[in-house]
Amino acid sequence: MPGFKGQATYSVDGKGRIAIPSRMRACMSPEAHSTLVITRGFERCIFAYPLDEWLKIEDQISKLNPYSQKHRAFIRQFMRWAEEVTIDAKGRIPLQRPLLEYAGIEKTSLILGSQKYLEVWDPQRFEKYLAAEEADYETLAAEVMGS
Amino acid sequence: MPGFKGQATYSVDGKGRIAIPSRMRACMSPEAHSTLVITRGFERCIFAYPLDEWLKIEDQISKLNPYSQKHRAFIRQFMRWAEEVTIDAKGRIPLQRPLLEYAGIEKTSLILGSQKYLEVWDPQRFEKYLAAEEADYETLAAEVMGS
DNA sequence: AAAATTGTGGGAAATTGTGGGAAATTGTGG
DNA sequence: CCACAATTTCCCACAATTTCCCACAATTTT
Repeated sequence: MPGFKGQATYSVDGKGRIAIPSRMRACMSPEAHSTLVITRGFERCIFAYPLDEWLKIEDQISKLNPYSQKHRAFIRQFMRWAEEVTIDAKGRIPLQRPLLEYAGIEKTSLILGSQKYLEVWDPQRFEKYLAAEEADYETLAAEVMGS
Repeated sequence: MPGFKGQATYSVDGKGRIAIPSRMRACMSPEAHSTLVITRGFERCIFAYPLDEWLKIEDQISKLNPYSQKHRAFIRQFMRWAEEVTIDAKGRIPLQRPLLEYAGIEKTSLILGSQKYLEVWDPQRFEKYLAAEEADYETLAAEVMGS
């Protein structure tokens, strides 16, 4: 089954809601129960996992050792930003203020499909991220997938 | 089963649709469900994979480690341009504006069969690409295939 | 030469994204 | 324990886009 793909620039309304592109919604398995788990992502964007995918990750987390200081710190950071949200009848989800602030999102959001999860970016911040990436796409592809 | 071959110059209509030559459509296996995944290709053209071929690639992608910064960057770049499209009753697919812009395609497109996938080029850009290739066809053949 | 297929264009219908109002829920202070 | 304010949830309406469908012309096939 195919993962999330594609990109879209959507508005964030006054209530902090963003629409999930219908193509991406269509990729979600019924086991996700129209539920996404949103959390702080890497590179200062928001990650959104379908519930079933999230559960797999939590499963891994549950195997970490809470008596290790490092593991404990990771579990804490990982879980405290996570929030379960359901997709409403019009295909939207609400985003909490702290997450929007973390990602620097105000009126507009850039939604990226990234295989197992979605990413929500501030469009300008994403531009900066791309500019800062030293390797171009083709070099990166060759490095990661190469030979 | 044989791969995609041949080439054709077709128009892009007002809605951004292009026709897929029927002899290339005929090469698609039933498992592709008349679905192509179009994405940013290399050398600034558009790639179009039949769904079944695409799934093989996604399978490789899904084995990458999303906690590695480099892998994550690649997954992000690779997936965000990809889009699943179904071939309509008249053998056409819609191409998203961002992809058309990336490939510099306006009114006319050059479609190339390239074994596992199709390529869609702006005709002029393809001409320039050919001119810029330093190695000629025969040298290239010897290098790549030669023992 | 007729019939079937293929590529091109455009109109109509359905879907999708956006905004906002009303009802329900939650938390706070008396 | 109740009232009030603030937030969240649910619902409806509108506009824009996308999808579906039909018509026509050009090409290929029989």
